[in-house]
Amino acid sequence: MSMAGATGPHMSKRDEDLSLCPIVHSTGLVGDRWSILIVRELLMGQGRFQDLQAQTGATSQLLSARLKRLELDGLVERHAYSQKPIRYEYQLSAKGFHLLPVILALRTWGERWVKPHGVPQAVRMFHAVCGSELDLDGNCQSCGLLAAWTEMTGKPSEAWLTERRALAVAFAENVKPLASRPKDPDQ
Amino acid sequence: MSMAGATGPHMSKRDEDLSLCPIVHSTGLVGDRWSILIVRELLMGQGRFQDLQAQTGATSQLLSARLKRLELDGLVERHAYSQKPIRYEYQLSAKGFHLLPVILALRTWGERWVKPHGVPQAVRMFHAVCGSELDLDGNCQSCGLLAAWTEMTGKPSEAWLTERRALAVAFAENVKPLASRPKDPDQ
DNA sequence: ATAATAAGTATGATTTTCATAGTGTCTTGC
DNA sequence: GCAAGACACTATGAAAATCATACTTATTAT
Repeated sequence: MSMAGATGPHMSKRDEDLSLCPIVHSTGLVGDRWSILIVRELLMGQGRFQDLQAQTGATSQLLSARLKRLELDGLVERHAYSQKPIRYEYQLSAKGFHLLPVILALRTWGERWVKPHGVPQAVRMFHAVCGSELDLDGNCQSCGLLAAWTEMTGKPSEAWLTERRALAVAFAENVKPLASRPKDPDQ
Repeated sequence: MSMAGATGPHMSKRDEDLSLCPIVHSTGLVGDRWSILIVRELLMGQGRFQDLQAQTGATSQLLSARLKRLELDGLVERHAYSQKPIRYEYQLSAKGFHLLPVILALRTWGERWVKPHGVPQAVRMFHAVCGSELDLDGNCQSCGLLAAWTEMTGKPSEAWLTERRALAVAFAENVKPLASRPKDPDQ
């Protein structure tokens, strides 16, 4: 009567710190969808709570919890942009900003292997030093070289900007108080 | 009496497919810790269920579920390596293999920004075309160029191999039937 | 005054993940 | 040939994370 299948004890936070594997460490901090989407959004320059909520689709407590954790882990910094009603804005620290290569790699893979054919690219990347466009792998057409992530600039496509605007609008609509929404007899 | 804070309806699987953002698509497939660790392990050449369990620390049903999903999503292929007791081995498809840049980016970030100082690197990377070692950013010392991921080879450090061997041993111990374990008076 | 904006918190239901245990099939040692 | 073990899972109930929905607090705009 064997009992195979017993799982080894799961890796605790302490064990994780001792691991030599950098992937274990990385995914310990950004090993979930929401953190990655938040980082993407912060890289896009959107730092307000509402913008993050609208563009990532996270619920408010999830976003709140993730931002707290990201701040604790040193990926994100919070600073007040208004005093009177105290309002905070989030931005990436150097540590957080250095996740850009991860985001770029996910972008390349997503564009090439996941997105349905015919869906236009969300952003076009350019070689900062020469201005010409980079292919999905980061190769510069004119330089003939692989560009480093530090030498890239991205330009969101019109299509993506439109989608993002639509998300912002949809979010604002849903947040509107009931009183000001058009009456729906079915509800 | 405002009701601000209502969350927009969450993005459904169908909405996700329509998104223009490649990060949304990527993280839809590999937006969790376990999938990433499994991909790392498959890239290391470990394709057996037990090895994956030992090296990732996932429980058996979690691993089973993830492998099913990864196979469904086309990242992983399963093939029998034994017929008599039918036993399967998992390996990356081209789609899955192309996640290597993501793993490499997570490695670089983890080594640089997350792992405590003094912990040795898990793998050293070399430029396949010239043989010299690459720095964490992928720059080749002798070529003076940024290496493409297709031109890299990795060599696990002795320290990491030791850690991995220890994980395999620890897993095997735990899986042993109770009867054959040395008796522990405390249990 | 009333309503709206911004950034959250509170709560109960649902879903996921976990720990632990158990299966089915074949091989190996005695 | 028969018990014990290896391997790749499946089953189940408990614990944790996430969800939808509602509410709060503080300030400004009308």
